[in-house]
Amino acid sequence: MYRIGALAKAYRLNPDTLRYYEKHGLLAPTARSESGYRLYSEADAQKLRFILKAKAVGFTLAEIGELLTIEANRSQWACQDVKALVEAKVTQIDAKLAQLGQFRDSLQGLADACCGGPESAEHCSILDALEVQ
Amino acid sequence: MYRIGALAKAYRLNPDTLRYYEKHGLLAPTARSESGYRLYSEADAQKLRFILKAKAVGFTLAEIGELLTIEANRSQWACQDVKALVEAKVTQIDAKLAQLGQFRDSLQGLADACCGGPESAEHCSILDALEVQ
DNA sequence: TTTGACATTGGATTTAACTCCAAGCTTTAT
DNA sequence: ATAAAGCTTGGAGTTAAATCCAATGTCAAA
Repeated sequence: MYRIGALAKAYRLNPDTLRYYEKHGLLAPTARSESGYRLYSEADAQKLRFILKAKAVGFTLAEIGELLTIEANRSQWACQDVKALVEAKVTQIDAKLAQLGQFRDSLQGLADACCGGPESAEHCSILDALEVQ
Repeated sequence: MYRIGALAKAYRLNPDTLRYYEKHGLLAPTARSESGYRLYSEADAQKLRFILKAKAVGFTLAEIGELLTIEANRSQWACQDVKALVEAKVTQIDAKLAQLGQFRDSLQGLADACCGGPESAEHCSILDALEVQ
């Protein structure tokens, strides 16, 4: 079991962030010590890794909480409900991937077209590059 | 030329959002009417489209402002500087694409493995799905 | 010509996601 | 055994990105 400081340090977080996640129903420690210290298990750490990955990918804490609710009482849900919700998220991510990929390609196109030399960037319009799609 | 309300409506924004962007150096209207009304040109609209696309893709307004600064005085920059900055952004986006793709595949893997039937979702662990990579 | 929609400004409020602080326990290291 | 480091709670403060409000000005239409 990790105390709050150890878990926070392991994932480069402020201990207050973990307390914040607890307060908002995302991650409660498995146990408390005699004296009231929060004690996090390996499963809690796994949950935290999930939260951090989802956050890195652009989900809000509210959305992450929704996914975690399913996780929390898996046995209460029917398989079809979980499947539907997860597939909806996948669709959401696909849309985001498409947008991001397009943005990437446009910028790459600009970089490719750009001579890269010491002369003025007169013709390197980021705006135009992104309008072309 | 569009007045603030028209431009806002066209892109489903609150007029205050456009004023906010102006205040923060992202998008100033090309002109003002006699009476002081903001007047936006087609070029301003293009710039706005850029801002919205970049935002949708996860850039902060500060980052977008950085890219727009280049745009604003292209002729002051050397082509190599623009190219370097744009390529750095592309690298950033590539990292994000990789993360997002991984997250997507994990969730998809879970959905695929899930029977999708009316029985309990006991074995459909989102956490486990994401740990596998 | 006056009503209603739209605009201006400055400043206050909101929301998400932290981050900090104070006062007071607990644990660890010297 | 005592000081330093770490923990507790409740509550305040911060930052980004809006959004709202009030008082006032403009303008097209009935």
